[in-house]
Amino acid sequence: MTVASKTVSDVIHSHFGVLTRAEKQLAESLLDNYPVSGLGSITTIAENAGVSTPTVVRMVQKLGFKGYPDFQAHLHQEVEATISNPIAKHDRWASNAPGTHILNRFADAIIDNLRQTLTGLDTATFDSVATLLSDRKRNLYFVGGRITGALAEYFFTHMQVIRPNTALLSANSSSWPQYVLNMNPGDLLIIFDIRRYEQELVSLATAAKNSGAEIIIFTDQWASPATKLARHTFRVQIEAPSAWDSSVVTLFIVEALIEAVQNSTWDETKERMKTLEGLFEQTRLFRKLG
Amino acid sequence: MTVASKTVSDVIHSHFGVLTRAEKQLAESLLDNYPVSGLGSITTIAENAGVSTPTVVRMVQKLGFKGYPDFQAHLHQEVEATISNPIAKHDRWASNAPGTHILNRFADAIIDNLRQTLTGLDTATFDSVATLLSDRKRNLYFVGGRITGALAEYFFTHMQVIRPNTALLSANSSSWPQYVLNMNPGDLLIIFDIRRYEQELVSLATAAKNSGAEIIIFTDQWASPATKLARHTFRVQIEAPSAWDSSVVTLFIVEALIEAVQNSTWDETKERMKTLEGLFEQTRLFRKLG
DNA sequence: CGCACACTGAAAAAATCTTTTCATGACAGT
DNA sequence: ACTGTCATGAAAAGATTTTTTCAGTGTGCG
Repeated sequence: MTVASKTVSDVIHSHFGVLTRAEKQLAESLLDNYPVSGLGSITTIAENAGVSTPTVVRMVQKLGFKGYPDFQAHLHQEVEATISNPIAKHDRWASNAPGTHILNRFADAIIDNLRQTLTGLDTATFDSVATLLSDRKRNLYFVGGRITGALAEYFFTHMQVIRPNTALLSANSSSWPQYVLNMNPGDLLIIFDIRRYEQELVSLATAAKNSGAEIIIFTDQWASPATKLARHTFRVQIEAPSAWDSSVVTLFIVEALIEAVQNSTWDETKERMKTLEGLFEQTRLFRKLG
Repeated sequence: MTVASKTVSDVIHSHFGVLTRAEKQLAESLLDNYPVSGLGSITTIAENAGVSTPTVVRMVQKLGFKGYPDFQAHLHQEVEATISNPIAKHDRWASNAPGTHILNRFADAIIDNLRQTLTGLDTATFDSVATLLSDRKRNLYFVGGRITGALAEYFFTHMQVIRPNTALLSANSSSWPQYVLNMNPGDLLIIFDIRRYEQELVSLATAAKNSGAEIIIFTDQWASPATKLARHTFRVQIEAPSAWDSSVVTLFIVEALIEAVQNSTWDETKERMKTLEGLFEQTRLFRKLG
């Protein structure tokens, strides 16, 4: 196909000589603010150029396109190419791996997840959550499902070092009521609920909310039903070339939050970490002596 | 106009919670490769998303647009804005964030870690480990440190579904000897040991090796001392703009391994997952009856 | 001046796109 | 099990866009 390799702009330029007066006028209009000016309907661009619609049809056919829709399809492709993903998706990852190795496919998927998640993530939300988590007066409760429990634990372990008043709810829901019993207004319940949303988590969230607790949810693009109860929601892209979902991006956000919280109260945290160091030392000593 | 100031993407995200299944599907399709995917006719985008055209109309109206043409006009404006502003192209991460937001700095760091880790990772090692983990005759033992315990748990939880003979060693080292006692030659001990290498893990690894177990280690670029005892080592880049190390890439490798193992024995795994589904169902039933 | 030819846009026709209507099916609550 | 509600897409109706037709206009040339 002669048209395929060249840009529409090239085609217009190369045909400029054979264009009639009205067509030239149209071409000028198209080239001005190219390629966006060609995005609308034939009626629109005809009006913008001050020519009739038949003129548009005649010109695009003269340029070698089948008709206006064909012309526009080419333009769309160009727009896509112009806007397309700036993160070099096919950057040589593991250089000694064949392109289809699972590691590479996974890497592509994760990058894509990361990009999409970040695009859809409001930094204001992130900052608000970080501020809430930094408030030491609020008790923090972490809970996850069967798979996401490990993420809840990871988050909890770090926050426990950084600040007081943190708790990890076990995966077993039978112990949850006791925690809810102790929740005060302003406390935070951080829920991880992905894919197979667990009905019990909705119940937990409802109960917590009734106690005045605020709810923060990490969920997937399809959104857990508990989302309705949440003050803040992180919608994470979890697609992976696998039968399982990917938690990589969720972990990414968790780590970023950890840093944000820690950073906002660094002096205090530093003290706590020193103390913790000392405690570890003592434990080790105990063992040696014992 | 309320819609005018926000991007279409924002509007979609903010309404995501109230969208129905088909609408979410459509929203996903639109957001994927946004905003180019919304350039075509309503028929085209409905087809691409696998929904009907009425669904498209209903959704855009739900989002606050007057109709599809109105929706598309907004999209065109955005495309125009994006194209005419080349700087916007370069930070399509969290597009509403200043370049120095922690999320962006973290994203950069993670991408870098991923790239470096994959460059230094031999796919042959990966494949060998996947093969070892797929061998159901070998018992699998997972163990992690204080922070990495969650990763060990995550790995364990998945492998437990995929295959029999898996065990998670608690963070508390006092129970370890019993596990070692039961290790047979050929069994696998998967160790997560990052940064503050825990001396006890070396002891564990030594004991396990004496029992004939093979050792697989996830560690950082400085390498845990237990590495010497390992048959296979994953050296992961863990740098982050934070006081803490990042486990994101480690999790990435874990997930890729999960998929590789699962994939190598899919038929068997599928059966197991079905059975598990049934068991969950029963548990739920028990609860309702009880 | 008259004729031939090409250019152009109004208007009609054809094609396509957009919206509305409506029947169906799924599902939650009683 | 029954009922009402909601989501969904097929199909019809409506609106718009695209293409074609065709008549009017202008220009060049004998």
